[in-house]
Amino acid sequence: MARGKVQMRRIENQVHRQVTFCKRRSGLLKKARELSVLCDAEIGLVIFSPHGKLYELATNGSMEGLIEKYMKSKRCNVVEQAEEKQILESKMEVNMLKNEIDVLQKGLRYMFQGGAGKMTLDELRILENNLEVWMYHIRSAKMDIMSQEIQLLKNKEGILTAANKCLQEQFHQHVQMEMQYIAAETDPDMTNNIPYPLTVQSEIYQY
Amino acid sequence: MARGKVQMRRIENQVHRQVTFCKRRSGLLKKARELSVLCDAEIGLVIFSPHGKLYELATNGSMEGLIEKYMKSKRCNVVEQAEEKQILESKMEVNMLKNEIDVLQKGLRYMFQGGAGKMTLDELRILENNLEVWMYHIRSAKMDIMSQEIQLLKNKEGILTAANKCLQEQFHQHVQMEMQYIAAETDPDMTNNIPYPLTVQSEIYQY
DNA sequence: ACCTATTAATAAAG
DNA sequence: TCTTTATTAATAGGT
Repeated sequence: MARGKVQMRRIENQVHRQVTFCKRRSGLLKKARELSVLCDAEIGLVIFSPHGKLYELATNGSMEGLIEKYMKSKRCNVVEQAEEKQILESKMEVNMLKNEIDVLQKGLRYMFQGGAGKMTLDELRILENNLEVWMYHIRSAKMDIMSQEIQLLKNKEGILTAANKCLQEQFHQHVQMEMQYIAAETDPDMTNNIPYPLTVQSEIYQY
Repeated sequence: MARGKVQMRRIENQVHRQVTFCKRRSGLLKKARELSVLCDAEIGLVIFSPHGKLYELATNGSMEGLIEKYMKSKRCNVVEQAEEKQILESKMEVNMLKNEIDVLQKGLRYMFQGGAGKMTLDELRILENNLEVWMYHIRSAKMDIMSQEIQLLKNKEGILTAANKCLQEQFHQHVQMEMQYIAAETDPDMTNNIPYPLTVQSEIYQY
């Protein structure tokens, strides 16, 4: 605009280019401000020099806000929304997993320390799903061991009962022998004086 | 720049303002392009009309890229970085929790289905920490129940043993009585003919 | 950074 | 909205 037209192409002379950049840059910023003031427009302007230095103008508030407005105006905020969605989903997943673990711990306390029912129905449902399989395996393992002991004791019971029966029979035999060989000198009701019951019912363990 | 200076304030006349906006807007965009071309600068320009309509210019590629470059140039990407960090942390937390649950499940299979040792040392360590508490409670509960049954059976054993002893004593008494009252007609070794042992050792369950 | 000749932008009107 | 035109604003090249 002065002393000869300029060709609209990159200025090769390094010094000229730098000077022109400086002048036109300030001119551009000025015109941007003027447009903003005169016409009540909101303007954002960023200029990177060839060397990467940043010059900027945001007529209303901050560049951040302007960029956000720009994003909203176009649909580039899709990216941002996706990110936020991702964060939200991650947080929800974390919370769900934490909750599940919490429920498991709480449930174990509840079931095995006799804690009063402080669990919600949902918590109990989650707990049930998780514990079902686990408990099965734990039960199996414990049962295997305990059953062996119980079987052993029952065997003992059988043996002792049989021994008792044998002794009783022998006792009766001898009582009868006594009664045959001796007159009425001995007590005929002695057979009823056995001081303990000869059979005991199991009340807890049912097969 | 023509027919009288303009006051640098908002143009009140609605029509004038609109016209000026149109003219100066195109002028601004032109000057921005010129600066970009002449001086090899990268320029981003967004203009919102008073009614919110968007006009934009990004001399290099897209506005997205320019905004990103702007973010990087300043440190506004702190926000973005924080968000990414958050996402990353959330994902890591999720993975850790999932892993923990995985280990628990795997460990239970390993312990109760006799699976060969496919677990790593770390997995076993985590499992150990988790199962220690849980197993304690499970064991307590099971032991309570089983111990009751075993105690009951042992009581039975005691009762039967006592009954046996009683019967044996009575048997011996009668044998002696027989021997006193009768000569040698009866078998003197009959006491040794009990067909079962009278005591049984427990081999599995130890208190 | 300043000067200034010269060009570019544009306000007002059509 | 486009053109014209008078006038101002911007600025290239030199200092």
